[in-house]
Amino acid sequence: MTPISAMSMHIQVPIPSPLLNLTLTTIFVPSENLSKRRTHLTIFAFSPSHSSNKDVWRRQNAAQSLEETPRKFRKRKQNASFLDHNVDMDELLSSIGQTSDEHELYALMSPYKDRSLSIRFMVTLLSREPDWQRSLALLDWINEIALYTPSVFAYNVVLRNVLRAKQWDHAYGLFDEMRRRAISPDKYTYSTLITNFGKESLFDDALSWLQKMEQDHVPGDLVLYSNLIELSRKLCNYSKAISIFSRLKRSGIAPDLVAYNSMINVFGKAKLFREAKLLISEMRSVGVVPDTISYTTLLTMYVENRMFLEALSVFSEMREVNCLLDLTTCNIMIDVYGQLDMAKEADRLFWSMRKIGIEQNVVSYNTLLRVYGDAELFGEAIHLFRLMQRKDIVQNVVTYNTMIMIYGRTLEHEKANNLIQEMQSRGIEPNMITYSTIISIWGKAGKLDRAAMLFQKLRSSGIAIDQVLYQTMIVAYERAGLVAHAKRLLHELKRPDNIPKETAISILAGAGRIEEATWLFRQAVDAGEVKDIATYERMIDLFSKYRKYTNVIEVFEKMREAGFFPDSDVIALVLNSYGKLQEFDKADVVYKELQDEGCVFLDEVHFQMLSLCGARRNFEMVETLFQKLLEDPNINKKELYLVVAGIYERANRLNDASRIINQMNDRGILKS
DNA sequence: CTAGGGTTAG
Repeated sequence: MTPISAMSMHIQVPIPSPLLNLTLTTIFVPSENLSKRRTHLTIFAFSPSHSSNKDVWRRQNAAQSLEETPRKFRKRKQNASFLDHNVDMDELLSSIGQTSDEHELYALMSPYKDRSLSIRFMVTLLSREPDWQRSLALLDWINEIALYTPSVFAYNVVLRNVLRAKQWDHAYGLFDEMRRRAISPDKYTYSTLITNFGKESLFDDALSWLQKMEQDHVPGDLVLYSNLIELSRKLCNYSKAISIFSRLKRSGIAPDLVAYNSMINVFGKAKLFREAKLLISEMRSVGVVPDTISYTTLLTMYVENRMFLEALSVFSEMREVNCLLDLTTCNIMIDVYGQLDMAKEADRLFWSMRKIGIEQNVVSYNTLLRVYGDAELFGEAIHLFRLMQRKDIVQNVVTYNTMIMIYGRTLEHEKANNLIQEMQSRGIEPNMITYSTIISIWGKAGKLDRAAMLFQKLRSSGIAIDQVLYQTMIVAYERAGLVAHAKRLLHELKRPDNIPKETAISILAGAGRIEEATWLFRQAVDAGEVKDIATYERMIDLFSKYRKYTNVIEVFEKMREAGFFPDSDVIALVLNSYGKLQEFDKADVVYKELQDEGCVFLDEVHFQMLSLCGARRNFEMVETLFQKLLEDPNINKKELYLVVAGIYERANRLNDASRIINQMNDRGILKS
């Protein structure tokens, strides 16, 4: 099969020059996006609801900010479809917007009971109600008085509201109700369910909805596939996401902008940087114009992997192609400049945002705070922190954690403590990151008793302790020379209380406690408690490090049984293990099988497979694979030649080795 | 008319 990115091989990737000298007048590119957005806006402003979500406010704010709104508003109001038996929907909506409970709503609606409102009116009314409780009440009301059953659409809208409000039980209830009333859930229903549960990391629920969808024979379309890709992405199963994307393309579905953007993210997370970048070219070649999100996703990929110069290149490419630079782009770039020790540039970008019409948000402030901290501009950081409070910028737990960290660096642990008090008094709850930061600070300040006390308090409080926090405490003990305490903590992981088993496995594996980790891992697998692909990856890593190749394969098989796809690192270790166990055929099967499923791997995986063929002296296979890889535009050709030459050299077939090298030279590979 | 994508802290 052809790797995805192979399809765009004929496209020249522009090589942007690093952009180091940036002035803000050049950043702003007037965009068409703004006018494009206007057409998508709902023109009616909702009255604020008590469970107002993002969309409601966005719509409301947008409606207020548009000059043409009043005209359109009037125009729509005159539209007959919004009037039904002399009932003015806007009036009705605004009056039910004031209601605070179900009874009030019913009372308000009762005069309409005899007007036999049309299904269209009801559904429109429902679709414009963003509050989950009111939309549920409206649905009940329709059920009660209407002569017809509410449509799937009506249910979908209510379901969406209920899910946005994280009312999972109500969601299940609505679904059952649909079944009882013989309303078939459609692709919107399932998409809504799958993504909303997936968003909250309720993967078991999300997957069970997927199963139900399949049982219902709801055919998959682009959005559904995108949802599955997103689900795999959230489960950190990037290989699987890539495999779904390949399947999607092979089945003739053309990915759209959103699907491509998802995949740029996936390739980035799988560290397939070349493939991610190539998607941008591929998009252009199929007429899907990459947007701000495409580019910021790419930016994020480079930032996450500390490839800051590449990020700068992407930023400069964005400007070359007149891509809109928005709030998120600026926030990412403030971070990039900071990471490149260009605090001055970060500062300049931050303070010029308003001039180009972008209002800084809490993320902008938090990022600049960290940049100041990294640059040891502590005075500036404190000043900015207080400025946020004066300017009424909402501060969040990240703001406080960043400041606490800064006080940690200036060794002012009392001030750090005060900040924890301050945040709690302002209703911002400390989280795992706050605790591990302060434990680490106390550890360094020699206040180990205090750190241990907090840790103990957290453990007995019943909150699930995460891996970093646990490790922070272990490190704090070790730093203080209290090795016995550190060991005791590790030992206690064998019987985790408030620590999830997977966290415990991960810590034990990281500490090289192979027996304990193995024991706990087997227990967790048998109990069906291993949900995280990282746990499998951790164990494979551990076993590989200790040359326990049979165990590597054992974990790999369990991982496959559980439906996980291995990433490049795992597959390389697995191929290596098969090689050590002289199970070459099995290696070959796994390698081929995964590629047939559409997985894309790093070059190293292919090179490893070549080496395996060489190790068993199957030179025919070496040549076949070599030729196949030569045709793959994604493989680094120079490295490929060198790897193959090396294989022949090690096998003492010097003629072949020099044949390969000559071929490489003849084709001018070295020069490039 | 209802479903999918990007940014901050240990």
